[in-house]
Amino acid sequence: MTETTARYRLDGSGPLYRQIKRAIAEPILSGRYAPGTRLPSEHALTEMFDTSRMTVNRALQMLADDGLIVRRRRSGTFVASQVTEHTVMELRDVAEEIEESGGDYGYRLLERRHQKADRTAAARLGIGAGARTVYLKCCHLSDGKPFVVEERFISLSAVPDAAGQSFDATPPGRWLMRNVPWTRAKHAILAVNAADDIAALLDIETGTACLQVERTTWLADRPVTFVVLTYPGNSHRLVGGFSPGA
Amino acid sequence: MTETTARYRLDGSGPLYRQIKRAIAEPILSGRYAPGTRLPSEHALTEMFDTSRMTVNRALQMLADDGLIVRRRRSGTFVASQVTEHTVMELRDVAEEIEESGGDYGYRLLERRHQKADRTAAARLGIGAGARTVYLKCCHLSDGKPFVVEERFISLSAVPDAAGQSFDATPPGRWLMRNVPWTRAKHAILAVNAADDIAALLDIETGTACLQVERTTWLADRPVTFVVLTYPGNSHRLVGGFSPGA
DNA sequence: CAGTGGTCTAGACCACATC
DNA sequence: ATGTGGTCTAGACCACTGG
Repeated sequence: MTETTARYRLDGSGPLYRQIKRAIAEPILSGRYAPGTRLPSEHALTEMFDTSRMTVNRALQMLADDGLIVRRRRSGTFVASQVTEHTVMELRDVAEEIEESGGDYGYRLLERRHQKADRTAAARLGIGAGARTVYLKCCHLSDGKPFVVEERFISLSAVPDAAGQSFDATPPGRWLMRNVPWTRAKHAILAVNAADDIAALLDIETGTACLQVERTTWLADRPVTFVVLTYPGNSHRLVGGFSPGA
Repeated sequence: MTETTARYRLDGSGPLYRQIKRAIAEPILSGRYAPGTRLPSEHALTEMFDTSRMTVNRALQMLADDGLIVRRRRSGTFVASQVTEHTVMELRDVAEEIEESGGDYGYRLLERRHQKADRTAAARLGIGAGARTVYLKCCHLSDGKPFVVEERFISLSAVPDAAGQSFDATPPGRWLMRNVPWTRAKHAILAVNAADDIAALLDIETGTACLQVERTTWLADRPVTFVVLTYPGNSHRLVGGFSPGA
């Protein structure tokens, strides 16, 4: 693998660690360094920028978080092979999302029953297909009109208290947030044509493109809940951003 | 606003700054601290955890990045009001995405012309509706079958070299990556029903739900490019994760 | 003015992976 | 064995802003 023969330049604006981050990111983002190219060591960068190692380290840590570089002990720091572009999407709580957009929040519980996890839920939760869960189906309303349909499984082995909750006034997402800690979440976003039942609930035509957000939540390594939110596609848009150069 | 009367507990596993991060995150994630609750100052936490300020600071910076807390000088550190759940999605380069999934990558340029930005592109790029751009429409193939349709505007004021590129063999995304640096990107994800032309190109039925990923890229504050990728919805899924408790 | 977070320093010891 | 990044320390000065 090649090595950089870098001559980094600072732009003198903002904190030093950000200047260093930008200086190192620029040739990577413009494609001048092939993936796998080795960057100078922290020690070398410390001398090049005439600063302390902690400051260099902070810049490199941020670049590693952003996926632009990979760091390996003893071996060094390298330009990441996949320039996977990350983006950070904000997934707000549904109620807050509605209220922030000026709507009046409403909630309707449609179904609630104890049920063994179906195949999809079991796969997402990483539990056996027969594991005991509470299944919930509900609709969130904005100004009285359907906004999003929620279908959820809550693992009873992780959250036994869910068995005693009716959820007829409190949305399950909110109840979980206030009662159950979690440490890790995974999301998937996909597009589906609205099936008859979803279309009826959302008051749209069957077949309308809908955005589905799936989320699975864990506490340590115990799966807590799996939820699918279905939004009418024409009315919803997830946004995010990414600024490795900042 | 209330103050915490916290008694944080470390779990003794992993780096200290991660232990501190988890210790502070846990009561926030489980909803025990109302939004706006003030956390102890860095100095106080330094004493509580019997460590140095840099270590506490690192944990707090990470929590702020994750959106769990808000930090204000002179005022203090507070539990964030919206527990907006972030998620980090990886948006790979299309060619790498296809090759990684084992497919054989192909590319077909469908249209290329100089064109003033239309209303959507102008709005996304933040430039006047008449600004000069190159408009491109192309299709990326996996094993010879259509995988995703790309429509793109490249700002000629930011990337004059694009005028001289034919793009008939090199996908514009790859060319841009290798030739034009960027510092900031914004993304939007939505669901649409396939229009006739898109359906024909993707070899799906008109009306099939498709996932659209919009991306706008800037270099400093100059808009570089705006692209819309349209994936057949049933075959594509964006995934991401979030682990504030790690 | 004084307390807060923002940044930075010049060291240190350690774990780890390659040599 | 040695060089790399991973972490940590015990200070420091500064910028900002609420009281």
